[in-house]
Amino acid sequence: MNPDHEWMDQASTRRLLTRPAAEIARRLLGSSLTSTVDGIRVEVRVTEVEAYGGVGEDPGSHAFRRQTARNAAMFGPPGRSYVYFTYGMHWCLNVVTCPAGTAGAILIRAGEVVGGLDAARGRRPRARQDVDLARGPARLTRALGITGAMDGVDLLDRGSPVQLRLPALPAPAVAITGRTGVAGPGALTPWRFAADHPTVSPYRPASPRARG
DNA sequence: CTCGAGATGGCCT
DNA sequence: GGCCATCTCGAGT
Repeated sequence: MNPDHEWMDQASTRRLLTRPAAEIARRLLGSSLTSTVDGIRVEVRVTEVEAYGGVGEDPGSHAFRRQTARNAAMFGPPGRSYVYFTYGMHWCLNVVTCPAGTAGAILIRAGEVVGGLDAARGRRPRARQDVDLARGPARLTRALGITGAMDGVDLLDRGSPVQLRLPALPAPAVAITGRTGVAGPGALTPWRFAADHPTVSPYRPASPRARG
């Protein structure tokens, strides 16, 4: 997907993570996400992301109302992880954006496993094809072995169990739509960004709940 | 391909 | 008590 890669340095990455959400989200496509869990390394190339805003500005965001114990990482410095538990069984990974004290995050929705294939397959035995290993936010964390224990880690630190490197150049083709799991106000905000790649989930806008 | 429902538990009102 | 930033399987078109 991104031949002959050059990666952004850490200082430039931190600076970029304080830019407007749409710009960050677009630049995250093609990123390298690496986990080292139990000494096993798995690497994913990011193909799909969604942006989420801060207090009072994005009804679809966990931070919309105020800071709580769960969303605390969203209010921390940029470049950290925000990992949350949902539907009673799934973990999802975000990259924290915005300066500390201001909430913002980008949900990593999908990627292509480019390293540690055997480990990823072992963690995702139900996946029929390799493109399905990290196709979806909870599938991606499962393939990488990411859990709530990694909430709040610095993704730009070489010592972290989960690490992120942004591509020096933006991905070429990017589809921009409304966010997948978001209903109600904010559903139409064009904050989902996807590369042209088979690991990207088919876009399904959240449907309003059926009435009586 | 699409649709619907069950799993399963924490968070927030 | 209601609502999830989801995934999987089975059945239908």
